[in-house]
Amino acid sequence: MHSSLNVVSEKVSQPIGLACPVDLLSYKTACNDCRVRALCLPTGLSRQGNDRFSELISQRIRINKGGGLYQASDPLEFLYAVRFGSFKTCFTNVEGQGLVTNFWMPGDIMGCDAISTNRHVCCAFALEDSEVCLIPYKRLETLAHEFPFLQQSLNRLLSSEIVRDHKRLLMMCNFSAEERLASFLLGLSKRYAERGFSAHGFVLRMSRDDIASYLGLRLETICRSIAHLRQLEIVTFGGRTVEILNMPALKALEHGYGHHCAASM
Amino acid sequence: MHSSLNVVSEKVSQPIGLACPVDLLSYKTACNDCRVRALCLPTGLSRQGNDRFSELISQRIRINKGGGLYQASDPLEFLYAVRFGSFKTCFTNVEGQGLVTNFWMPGDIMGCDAISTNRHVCCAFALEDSEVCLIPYKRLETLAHEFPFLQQSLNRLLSSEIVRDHKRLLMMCNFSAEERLASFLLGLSKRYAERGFSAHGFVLRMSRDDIASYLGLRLETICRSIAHLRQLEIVTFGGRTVEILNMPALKALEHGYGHHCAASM
DNA sequence: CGGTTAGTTGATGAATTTCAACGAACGTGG
DNA sequence: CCACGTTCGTTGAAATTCATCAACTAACCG
Repeated sequence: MHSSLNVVSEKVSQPIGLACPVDLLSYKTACNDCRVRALCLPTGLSRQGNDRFSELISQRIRINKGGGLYQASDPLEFLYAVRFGSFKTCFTNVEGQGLVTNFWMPGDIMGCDAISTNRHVCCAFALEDSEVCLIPYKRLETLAHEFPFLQQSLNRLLSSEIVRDHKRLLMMCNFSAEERLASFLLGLSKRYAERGFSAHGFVLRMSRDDIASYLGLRLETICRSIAHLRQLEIVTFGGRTVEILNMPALKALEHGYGHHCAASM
Repeated sequence: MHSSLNVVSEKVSQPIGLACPVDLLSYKTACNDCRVRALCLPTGLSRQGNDRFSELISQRIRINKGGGLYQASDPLEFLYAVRFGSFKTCFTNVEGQGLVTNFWMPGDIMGCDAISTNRHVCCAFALEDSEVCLIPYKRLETLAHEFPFLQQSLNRLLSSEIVRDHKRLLMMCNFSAEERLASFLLGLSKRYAERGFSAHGFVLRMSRDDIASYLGLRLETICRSIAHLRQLEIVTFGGRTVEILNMPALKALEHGYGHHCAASM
């Protein structure tokens, strides 16, 4: 099966699990120092809450490019906050059919889908050399009890994943290949901008195949859509280096022209 | 626009919002008496917790078939527990493109996607004469603080919605029309069985168009897939009355034959 | 009973997948 | 540092699935 071949072909540079603990010191100020703290879970917490949250993060680990962070069916022990680098998560059913559920950037919290069953349902791979903070889930629950604001943040985080998935389902149902690609690029652009990077030029960390899986298309279709965007001079692609030349045109593309199936409601 | 036409054509028998309060008495025993309590949010709570949860439910409301319960952009005031009947929720973007995000049965909790922004992002319609319990969200948060088990249940509920959406995304990406329909029917069958009804025979509460939207297909495609299942003598359809004649064959259909695109992972 | 809505079926066409060949980029070891 | 093998990306042609358009029937409701 193609997918499982690919799974094993991943260069898992660290054993899945507690790979490569980077630092075991107390991170009293860990979150205060973090470049993406404004995007992460402790955002908005009181100073005291923030310190207590930092204490939770007793471990950070590095994962090399291609390395696995956790696998489906692993027990839920931690949530993972991306500190730098990026990840993809893949959801696979018993038949081995799978898809990339998401790409994760610094400040994102991975693993929330495991709360439902206390086991991870996705597996996570680093798309580049990356570092994550380990958030022990049980202790997070306790701290959230102590700091209701943290509990609310967690609830909002979970809920926003639901909304995000709904948007993606809508995209899968109503958008053409080109519109999906436009939407994907704009989404990345926005997220890079939120993290202080250029909204117009960035480097894709994922393969065409990953993008295809994420968008519910085949890799050839991605290539052709890219070729078309290039031809329209809306975006230039140099391998994985992207430059958005005409942002308004890209946004217009994303929304299509209303010629799509609208659901009955 | 087709979709918005359909929206207004819904026979909204009650004004959106606090329509038709059914009973304002204290529901100390409301949940204990409820036929679907084993499936609902207070499941597993202590006796005291359960009573306190019941007190939260100071209102139930009835919604007639076609009636709206809440709309996108309504502020999050309540979560809604279906007591009897059924609902669909629809997610629509600014362009008016939309899709049915879910169908809801007794014991299901609707509205969790609103926690993210404090506003509903979907609208909910009754598919038949139905009744819901109103769960005031702010007070639920408070009670969840008092009963950590309730908090955990809420977290699990949110997380399981994420997982459900992932499964649906996988279906949209990798399943053919017929496999999606098979999967849909089996899902309904399972949920009816969980509620004490027959897994083999049931009545669809939603239109072909709703099914199509939910499965990311057009209604004609649903009809053709139904015709094919009928021809194979796997399922009989009398209008909305379904009888599953050959459950193993339906399950085999759901899983396809491994000839589908598997994502790179 | 008539008008509307829901569901069915056929013919056609468009978008995407599939299959295939090839070129570019990468990294590993000599 | 180059050569080789592998992976990744690109493009073309054919096949397939599903959407679209259209006509028609059945069910429903006042």
